[in-house]
Amino acid sequence: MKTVDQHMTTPKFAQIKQFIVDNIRSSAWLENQRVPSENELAEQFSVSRMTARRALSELTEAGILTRSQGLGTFVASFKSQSSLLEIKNIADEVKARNGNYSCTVLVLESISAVAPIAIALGVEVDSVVFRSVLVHNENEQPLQVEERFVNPALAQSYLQQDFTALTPHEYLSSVAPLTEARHTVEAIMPNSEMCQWLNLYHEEPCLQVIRRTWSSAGIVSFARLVSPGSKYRLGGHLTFKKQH
Amino acid sequence: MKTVDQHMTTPKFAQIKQFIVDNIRSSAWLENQRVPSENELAEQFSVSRMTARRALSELTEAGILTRSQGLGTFVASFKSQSSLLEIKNIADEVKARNGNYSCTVLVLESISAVAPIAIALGVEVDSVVFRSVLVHNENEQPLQVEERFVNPALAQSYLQQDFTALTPHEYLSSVAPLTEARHTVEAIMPNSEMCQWLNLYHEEPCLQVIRRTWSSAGIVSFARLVSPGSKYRLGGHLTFKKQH
DNA sequence: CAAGCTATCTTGTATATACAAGATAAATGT
DNA sequence: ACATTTATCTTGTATATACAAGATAGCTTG
Repeated sequence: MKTVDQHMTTPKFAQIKQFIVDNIRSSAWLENQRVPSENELAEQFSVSRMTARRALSELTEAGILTRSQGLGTFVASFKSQSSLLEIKNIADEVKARNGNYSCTVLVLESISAVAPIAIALGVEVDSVVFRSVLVHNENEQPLQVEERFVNPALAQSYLQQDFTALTPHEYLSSVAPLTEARHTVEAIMPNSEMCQWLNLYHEEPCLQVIRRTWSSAGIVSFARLVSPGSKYRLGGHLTFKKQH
Repeated sequence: MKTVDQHMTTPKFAQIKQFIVDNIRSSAWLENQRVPSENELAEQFSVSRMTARRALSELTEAGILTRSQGLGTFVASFKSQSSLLEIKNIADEVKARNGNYSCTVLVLESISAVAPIAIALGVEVDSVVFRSVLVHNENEQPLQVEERFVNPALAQSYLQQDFTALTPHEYLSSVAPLTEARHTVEAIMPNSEMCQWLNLYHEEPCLQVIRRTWSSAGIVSFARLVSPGSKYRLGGHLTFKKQH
């Protein structure tokens, strides 16, 4: 027979969090409904107000409750829960499913920036910028093309790197710590060059992620990640997770 | 002349958070580097350990620091910072850019579930499920088609709703509080029916978001959101935001 | 020399206390 | 009857204190 050793109890604040989450999950407490105050919880659970407060604060931080001074604490409306998608590192993603990851460097050059690229990088038109085109492969099949334009002022030795060993993102993170990133996701039709790179025989729609990254010194780089719609998707997962 | 009333000072814990974030942003403290301990911060800022602790704890929760008992607190590695995309409510999104939002109900019926739909909803094959097809319009132009399959056990009166007033997502949230949601994003080529719905004259790639939502009682619904690649994109924004 | 112990640092949990500040309802005064 | 004040409840900030528990360096002992 297995008995739980109650020496290692779950912390009190975690028990209170669990109690609250259970009540919300079971619909005993509905959206926008008021939950017990700090003092009420403290009395119910025989803990100090600060401990009850911790449970409420952490659930508020997690977006499950909302609080307002003088009024009380309420079950957050689901609408306010934003649905998030994660953009993972593609090398890690391939390795996570036991695929064989490899990377081919197609282009590594310095070019003269035409207007849209210069604007996206925040440099002057016709100034020199670095450009790389890599193909990320899973089991020797192209999975994603990464075309990247880099601000040379912030990564002088970009062209000397071996990107089969260290991804551009990892290299850039090390030389110019990132402070901000913006993404947009679109569905596009690849042009013929992209079809070649992705080894596509017939045209098919592709997912395109545009990623711009900032460091404290300015815009570092501007990447275009293109994957065939039949091979790649972005996944997201949102859950009222069990409070540990 | 306008003078800042220093009666309303920013809280001490927020100042400490700002101090830490500034050091990370300016690269004074690098990835995985150790940051001052609770006691050191408490002394530097002349606050109690609990106040310093609050700053460290909240930054840890935000993913900017990592802590381990007995060792110390460290600057989180950027790699662990996941890049997130937000899937917003399309009605809100249209209204946010001052567009005229409207919704057309194309289909509202009960059907017999074929295998893939039955599996996705967790019901038996050939059992009755509800299906709705709506078009979300911006300025009278189709922006997104929402095809949704609903588990009738968890939303009996789904077919009686007026979805031009309340979106299916809002209705379902109210009758079966959601506990979990999963999304995948793909690039697809629309079939002819979808082209009609989206009023597309020539074929173009589309973004397709598949969303499955759970409540505590089981899978509630299964939605397919399709938008033309030329009109719709998902946006994401990740930042080491200024600590309030 | 090596194993084990100890001192000391770290974070983690928990309490009691104090005062500030927002919100609301009841009591009060005109 | 209406406006103002007051009391009371709420959350927010901050401190001082206590002990638990993980990690590590250095000391002690066999």
